[in-house]
Amino acid sequence: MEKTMDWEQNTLLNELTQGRDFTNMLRKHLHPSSSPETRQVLLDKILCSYDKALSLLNCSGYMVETKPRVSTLGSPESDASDKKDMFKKRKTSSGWSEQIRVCSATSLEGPLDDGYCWRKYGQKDILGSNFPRGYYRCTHRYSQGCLAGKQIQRSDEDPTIFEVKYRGRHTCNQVSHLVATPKEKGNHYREKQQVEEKQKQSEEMLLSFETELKVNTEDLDKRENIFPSFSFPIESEEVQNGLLRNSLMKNISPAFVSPATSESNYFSVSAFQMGSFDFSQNVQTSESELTEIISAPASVTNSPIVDLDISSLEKLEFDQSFPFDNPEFFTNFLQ
DNA sequence: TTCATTTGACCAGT
DNA sequence: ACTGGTCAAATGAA
Repeated sequence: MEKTMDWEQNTLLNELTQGRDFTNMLRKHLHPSSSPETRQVLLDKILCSYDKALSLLNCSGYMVETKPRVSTLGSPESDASDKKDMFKKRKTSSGWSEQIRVCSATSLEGPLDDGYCWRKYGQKDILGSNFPRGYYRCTHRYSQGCLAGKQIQRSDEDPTIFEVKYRGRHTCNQVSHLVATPKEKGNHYREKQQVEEKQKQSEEMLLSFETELKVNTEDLDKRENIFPSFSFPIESEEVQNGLLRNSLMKNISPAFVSPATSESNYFSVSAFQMGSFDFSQNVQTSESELTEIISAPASVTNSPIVDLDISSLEKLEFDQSFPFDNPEFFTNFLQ
């Protein structure tokens, strides 16, 4: 525990130091002869350092005001006490997100891959539950200071369903897991080709996903806790008019096209695989809290028609460089 | 040899 | 005292 605290403080210190260094560099580049791109990059890095530092503090249970605070005059004593309280022991069992229920198509295997690399650090029998709860943290916790974590527990009512809770945000570089997942170690060239191929398929699927998805923004806001960077920035007329959709339907199996029910609180998303993790989902909002249900009917995921493995989709989801805002992407795609 | 998982022990909160 | 969350040594897999 002490070790963890030291590590967190070191990481925090590193982030802040890095931020200061980048700020200094930015100051040097304020000269008009310096390129705006460089300034932008430095600015991004500074913001990234701030984000990570704040995330470290928040995820560690230290309440951090994100709004700038006007310093009060006088009372240095109170400042000192604030500092003292700042690193008090975190509360346990706080900060876990709402539960997600994941149905594994292979039933006996767990919901293995949600796109991130997780490392199991514990398992616990839970009172009143038939199945133990597994505790996972991001693989990049120590290498990149990513404090995201999750719990997985098999449901009592339906053992094929896994209840997953997430905590914290991923601040790690998500590209790294794209290249170096355990499955993909080894033949790099071939794997790279496969990844590229899958990525191409994923782009198609993602568009299908977008066209099928009818969700109000409130739901999206809530889901941000779990998949923080998950968004669909496209709002093109082509999509709305169904042109893009029709185009997509030529290439994509009808099995992916499930009707979205607009009148209920459910929305349905076409079934597809995310690696070994079946990620078709039905999402339902309850009165008190948002409960997310992610389920994958085996009949669909095991369909011989639907044999697309788009394990790299999650990579796209979090890839900010994905050319949503590039009209050429869609033009090329439609041809 | 390295890295991930397992599992009993430990700790903090209630 | 009980429980959930985490640690870390032991173990296993690649």
